Amino acid sequence: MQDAPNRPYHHGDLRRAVIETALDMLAEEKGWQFTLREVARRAGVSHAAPYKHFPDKAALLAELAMIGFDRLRETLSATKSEAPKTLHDEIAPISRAYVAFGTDNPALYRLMFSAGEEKAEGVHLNQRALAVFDVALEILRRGQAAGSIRKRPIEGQAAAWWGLIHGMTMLAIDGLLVPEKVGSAPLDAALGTLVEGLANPAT
Amino acid sequence: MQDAPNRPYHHGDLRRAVIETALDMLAEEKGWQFTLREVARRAGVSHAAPYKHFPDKAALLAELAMIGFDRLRETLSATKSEAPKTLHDEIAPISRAYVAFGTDNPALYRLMFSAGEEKAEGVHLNQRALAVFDVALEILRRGQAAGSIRKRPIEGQAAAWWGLIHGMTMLAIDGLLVPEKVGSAPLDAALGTLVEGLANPAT
DNA sequence: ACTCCAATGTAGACAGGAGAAACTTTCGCT
DNA sequence: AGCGAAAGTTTCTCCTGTCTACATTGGAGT
Repeated sequence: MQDAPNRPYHHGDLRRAVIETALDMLAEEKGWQFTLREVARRAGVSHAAPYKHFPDKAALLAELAMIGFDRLRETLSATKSEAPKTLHDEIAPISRAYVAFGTDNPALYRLMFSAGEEKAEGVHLNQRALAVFDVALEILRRGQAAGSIRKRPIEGQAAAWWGLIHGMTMLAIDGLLVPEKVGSAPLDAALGTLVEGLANPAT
Repeated sequence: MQDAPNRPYHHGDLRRAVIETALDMLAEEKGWQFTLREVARRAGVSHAAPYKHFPDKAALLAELAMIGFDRLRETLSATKSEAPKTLHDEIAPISRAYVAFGTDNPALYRLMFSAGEEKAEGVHLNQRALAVFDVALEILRRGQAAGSIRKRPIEGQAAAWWGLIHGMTMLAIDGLLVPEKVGSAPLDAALGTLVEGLANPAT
């Protein structure tokens, strides 16, 4: 730890720094297989220092995943559909924002849905994930109240939205949406089909 | 390696045995984080023996993922919808079979969509994945030819199917389809919405 | 202002995994 | 029989996660 000879013994805000560094590394790589020691190295502290702030690596991963869910939720909440004349106008922007978040942060998005396997932390993690779902659920609920969405249970229809968007995001990250197989604009096509399925035929 | 004192020096079919053992371990655990050495131990060989058959761990993982895709494709191909009177009858069985495959083999299914990040093996892997997609694509194509599916590009509509089913499978594996949030039968609901979106309104 | 403690860092050790190298045993062929 | 290569084994190196013992220092209480 002799990089900056005049760096103080105590970092001051190592917890934050570790998280920042880890997020940076997630942004650089495709997989989330970074090592805790590398994070410590980049943060300029000893390899054991992070253990003063996280009980183990899984805890850091869980923390990162939670941050990811929070950011995604904020992103979706901040996405407002302007001039929502049709149901498609209502749903498409938030859906595109969701998929874009995933393709822009592939390693983080993957981690968000992989860190839950570990322990009881998965419960908290799932709460954050479901908070993301709530954003879409609320929009759809309003759409149904306005009469543009079918009168089926809105939870089930929202589940269809989440499944479709989550699935498309994952497939996109995995490079499986190749134009030869799936057409040139698979997300547009899928959104079109989804909207037809949600739309109230009575109107 | 003194378990069975009269075991021959050469295993005879270690490649197969390693794959079998790894698949067994995949079936036991939720994550796919098994160690190569543990596989070797279970197979009763030294920890270096598997390297005679796989260049590295990633190669074994890729092989397992390919097997997974092949099994899934076979499962779907073997799922025939009996008495397909409606479009729903046509699509629901294969969709349910897909999701069931995922929830029955969560670790394997996860691995299938995680092993591709590594190298150029991802290309072969994606081919196998797309072969799964082809099964559904063909069914939908026939449905469109029969007039029960909208006259939009079938690739895009098939993409919607894959996205939705893959997404629901992943969410189910992650335990995110909690009834309080998403209703008691989210897959049924999502399939209902999907079928409405695919169905040709002219008929 | 001074002291002392708990929080925060560091160094070092340990177990265990991936993978490479060098050696050994056997299989299959001639 | 004999030999080359395939398939296993042992051993070694490097690295990681995590634990323990020790060092430093900011800050609360006097």
